Amino acid sequence: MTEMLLAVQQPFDFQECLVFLSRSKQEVLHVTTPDTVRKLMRIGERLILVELQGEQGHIRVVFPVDDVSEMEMESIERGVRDWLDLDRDLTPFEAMGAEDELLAPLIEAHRGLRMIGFPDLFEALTWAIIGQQITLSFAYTIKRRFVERYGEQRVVEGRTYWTFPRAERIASLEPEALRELQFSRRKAEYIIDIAQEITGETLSKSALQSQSSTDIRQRLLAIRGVGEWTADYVLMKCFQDASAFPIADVGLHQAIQHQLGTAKKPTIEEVRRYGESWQGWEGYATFYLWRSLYGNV
DNA sequence: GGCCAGGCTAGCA
DNA sequence: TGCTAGCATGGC
Repeated sequence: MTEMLLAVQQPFDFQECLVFLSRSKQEVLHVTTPDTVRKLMRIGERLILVELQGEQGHIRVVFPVDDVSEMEMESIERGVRDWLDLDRDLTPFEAMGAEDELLAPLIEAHRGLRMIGFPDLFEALTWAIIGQQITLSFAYTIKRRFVERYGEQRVVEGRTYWTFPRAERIASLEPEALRELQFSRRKAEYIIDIAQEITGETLSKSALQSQSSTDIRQRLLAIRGVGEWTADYVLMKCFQDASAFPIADVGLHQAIQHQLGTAKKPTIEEVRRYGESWQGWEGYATFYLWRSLYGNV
């Protein structure tokens, strides 16, 4: 069995990342145990099962059932590093947050947690749009139906692992096909449009990655179905922009209310004021505040 | 059973 | 530029 060891700069805590990855029992795109996570990754045309284990400042990557070439391992390492934001130095974030009334207790409690995302642009946009204006729980239900109908699967040791549907597969659908899965008519249209743009390469992560956050944001906002919240969410979760700030997010508002123990949720203006002291780390602050909503899992 | 969900668009002033 | 109805249905 081939494997590799990825070094990660401190502070880093694999267990904290695992807790986040375990937050929904309905998740279909990875499978966690108390000390591992498994994910089916598309590398070229292959579907490779990848398992991650924590190991003192490292992540051990093992391949339970596959032989993996050097080139494939490089892609997998890139994918894992992007997924778990491993190339980030969190020291400045911790220094910034040490005196912050909202962040200090969260940084203390979850030291080493990384901003876990979705390296695939189609997945990030689709998940964000599914999640608009519905409960997370319902969003997971819809995502599961979508993945189980249009994704690809491999069964290993009696367990089914799934990949997110490819844009190519979705581009040719009619909205009615997604309506069956309880997407709203509008969301069905948005997602099919996005699939067509990605397939036609008028929208591509690699092309956008070289641009500034401002330009990426503008490009995302030009997509039907993508407003400010979605653009900032995708900047955070797909483009690893630690300063992206989905300021109107209800989960963020709930978390702030909860941390402060106030009777009401903060206004947008109040959230904006908190954000002013997080300069450059608004995305991480938001992510840690989201984390506070999941209890100790 | 009513209100709220990890919002956005189109239409209007 | 700013405001609002409508979307669409589950969860609590």
